[in-house]
Amino acid sequence: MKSSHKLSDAVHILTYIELLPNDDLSSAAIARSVESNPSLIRRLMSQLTQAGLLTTQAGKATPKLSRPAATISLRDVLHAIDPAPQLLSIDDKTNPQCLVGGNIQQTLNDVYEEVQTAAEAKMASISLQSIIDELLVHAANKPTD
Amino acid sequence: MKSSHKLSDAVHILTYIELLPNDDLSSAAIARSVESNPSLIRRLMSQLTQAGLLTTQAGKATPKLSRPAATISLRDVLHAIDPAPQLLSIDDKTNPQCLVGGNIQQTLNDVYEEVQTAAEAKMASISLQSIIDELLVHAANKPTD
DNA sequence: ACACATGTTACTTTAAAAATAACAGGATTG
DNA sequence: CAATCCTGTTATTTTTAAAGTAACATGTGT
Repeated sequence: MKSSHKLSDAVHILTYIELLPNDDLSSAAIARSVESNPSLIRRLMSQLTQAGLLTTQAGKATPKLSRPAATISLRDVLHAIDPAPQLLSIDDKTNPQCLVGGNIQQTLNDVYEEVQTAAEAKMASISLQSIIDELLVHAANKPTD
Repeated sequence: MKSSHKLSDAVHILTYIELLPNDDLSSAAIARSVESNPSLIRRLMSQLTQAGLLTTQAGKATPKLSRPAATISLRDVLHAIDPAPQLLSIDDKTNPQCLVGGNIQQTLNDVYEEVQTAAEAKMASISLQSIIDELLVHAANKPTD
């Protein structure tokens, strides 16, 4: 499969809006930064808006974070773009007649849930603000700016 | 993308070999349990063998775990089939001219590594034996067996 | 009215995984 | 030693979910 980077793009969008509030915040401008297309950006922004992370206005390029960046976690962003994220995926086509094939799915489901919970706990501890702070450190440390 | 379930299949294979040692352990038989094809099974088994988790013999259908199932972790299996697993994926095509686009990749790389480490720590704590034990509980609790 | 924006739906392209095929060799049996 | 079944590996085709693109109804401000 082609691995999804929707989460990365969503974080990118939120960071852009928070860090460059005086720039052009149209979907076209953000798309130029993401090197993607405006339609994709609008779809992601729509999901972020529906999740209550972003405030937008139809017709006006004036998106704003709905809450302080310090109170938005990476997990919040993930759940905004995917209500039931699965980092690990189960093979749902196994032989039900077999002891292993017939029980491995439920078993792995339990196991993967543990891993998912651990990963999401870490994600819940990482705020958009900390990501922005780190990005600025990276930018400051660049040789040629 | 199509999300990979190689990890699930690899666990399935190891579980099958450990739990049904007196059954036919040919790639064709295992493929019937996974509902996949023998070639795929052989490729996965080859990776597991190279990682030192499985002992196989060309020409003979007699695979065996190289170590006790209690000493094989889910993380070991993951690394056997993918030396550099990435649960979250970065968008590697962003505008380098932009403050955000030019620094988001390194930033997310750091952030995702934290999440990856948390997930892998949990995976390291889950043994193949515990997965097998849980599978047997599931099998025992099935209404119609 | 016009220019430009969002929000949403539908369609096309793409790339990674899975499926399949093929075959060189090892093992076992009669 | 021929026949048969197996493994291990490579190459090719098919599938499918994400990304890319297009289109358009509708909101906004001059």
